[in-house]
Amino acid sequence: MDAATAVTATAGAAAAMVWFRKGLRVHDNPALDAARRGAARVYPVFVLDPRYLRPDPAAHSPGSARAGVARVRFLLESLSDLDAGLRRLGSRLLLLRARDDVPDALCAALRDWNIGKLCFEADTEPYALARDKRVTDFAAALGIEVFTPVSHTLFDPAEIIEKNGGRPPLTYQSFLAIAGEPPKPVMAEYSELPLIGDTGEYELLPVPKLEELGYGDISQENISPFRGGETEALKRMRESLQDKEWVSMFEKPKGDPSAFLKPATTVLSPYLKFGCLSSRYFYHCIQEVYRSTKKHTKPPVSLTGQLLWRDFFYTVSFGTLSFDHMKGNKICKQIPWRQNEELFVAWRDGRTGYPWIDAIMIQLRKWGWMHHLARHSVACFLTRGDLFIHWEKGRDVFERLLIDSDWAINNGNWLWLSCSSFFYQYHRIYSPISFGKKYDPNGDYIRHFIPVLKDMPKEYIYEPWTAPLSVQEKARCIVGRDYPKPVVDHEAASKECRKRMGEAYASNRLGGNTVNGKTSESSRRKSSDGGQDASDLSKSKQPKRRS
DNA sequence: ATGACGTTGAATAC
DNA sequence: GTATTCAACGTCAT
Repeated sequence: MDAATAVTATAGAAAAMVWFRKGLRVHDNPALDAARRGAARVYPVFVLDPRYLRPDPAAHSPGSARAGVARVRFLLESLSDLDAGLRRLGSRLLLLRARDDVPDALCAALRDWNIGKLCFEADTEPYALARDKRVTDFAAALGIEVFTPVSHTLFDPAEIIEKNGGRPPLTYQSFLAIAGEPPKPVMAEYSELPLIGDTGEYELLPVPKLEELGYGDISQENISPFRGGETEALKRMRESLQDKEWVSMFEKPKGDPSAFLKPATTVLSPYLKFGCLSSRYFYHCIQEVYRSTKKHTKPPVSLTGQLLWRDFFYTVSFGTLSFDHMKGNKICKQIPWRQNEELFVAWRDGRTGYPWIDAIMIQLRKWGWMHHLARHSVACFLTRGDLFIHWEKGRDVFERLLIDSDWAINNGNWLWLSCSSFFYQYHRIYSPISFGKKYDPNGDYIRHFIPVLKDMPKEYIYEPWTAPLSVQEKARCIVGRDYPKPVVDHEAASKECRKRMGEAYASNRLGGNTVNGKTSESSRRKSSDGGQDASDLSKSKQPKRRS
């Protein structure tokens, strides 16, 4: 404490801190911009969270409890690049290591460095809201000025919800109708930042290398081809936007999920997730391309449409209690998912016996990224399509392994794909055989991610169990020995799933649990006039018809 | 009540 | 490549 007070004397009153969490960039960074204005000293801080970085030996793949190695690597690369960007402006990134709690570490620095103004980008995730409240409460008690601009998303989710009468819009179209045009990015040009202040006795850590974190032997794991950081983000964006024809004619559903050497999308999602790229700047740059071409596609399928989907899920997730759970979630269908650890593990580890499904899950584990439609295939397979396993189980696997894993978007898409919310046409099931085949009849994608199948003739590569034994022998891949037999029969399993979904939907209707929150109370009240609660009870007491 | 609509299904026919 | 059929969901405007 005494040392700390000594530090405050030299730091001066006009010290500001910019706290980085997401938003790992210099461009379009309102928090950084506000911190530098009128401050003699600026402390750019990132707090390393041991729960995010500490190796978890019990995890099903290398990494920590929260993140697979691919995303940890991406984060570290992003931090290195942020540090380099700040150094170009005469500053640097101050890395603090939390003992076990991020707010404690940050608050100690706020106090010890005598910070007068704290700036950080607003974050709407429940975890972040709880974390940030502890920091802002502490700052308020010390009389520290706090500035928390919205700059992660195009729009302010709270504002959209307010405009919609206090409830989040639950369809994309109604979201669009409210949203309008997003604010312009703040692209202030400046050549230097205020110097960092005295950091007293704080140990200033360099950005650790992935190898130093003790994840064991990760050399065997394929390395994700996507490098983190703002520099890489801007380079990747400019490369994508160079092909104006491609940008203006982009239609997401027409992309090829099996393309991996040159992905069918921009692969900017991980950079948006960490804020290495500003969504507003990206949006603005796409608009510029549109202005230079005769015509362009439109939301929901267009490139800007994808950014709007991101904001849609941020908004709904912000305005929905228990968005990341089935129970207690008003917009989520209540479905009696099956519990089957063996089938779940087969799915998670890419051992379902369906090469298309397994290749996608292996790409996920190794790269931390796969095409959107590939995600659809495996999510459908796990939940309503084949295995009838809870979407929360799949959500957890994606959340840990994806380099672009984003709380709002990941949960939103799992709700969507499992037909629990937003999308309800549960008869539309992705075939684990024919869906991939129509894009990649030769199975190059499968051969790349599942080397044991690389010599399987293309006639059998999507269904190796149908190959005659002589063919399997020639391909040096015996099904049941070198590659698993299918864990379920898709024809039978998907038929059963349809039936279960139909029953679950019927039961939800009778229970009055409609998605938009207005239960069938109103219609019931109208029809029963005298408030005959008994009929209501009897209705809800016999929801499960057995046929 | 009714009909149009919904980012991305599969199988089949032309 | 595009259209049709399959069987049929919830939401929203009328």
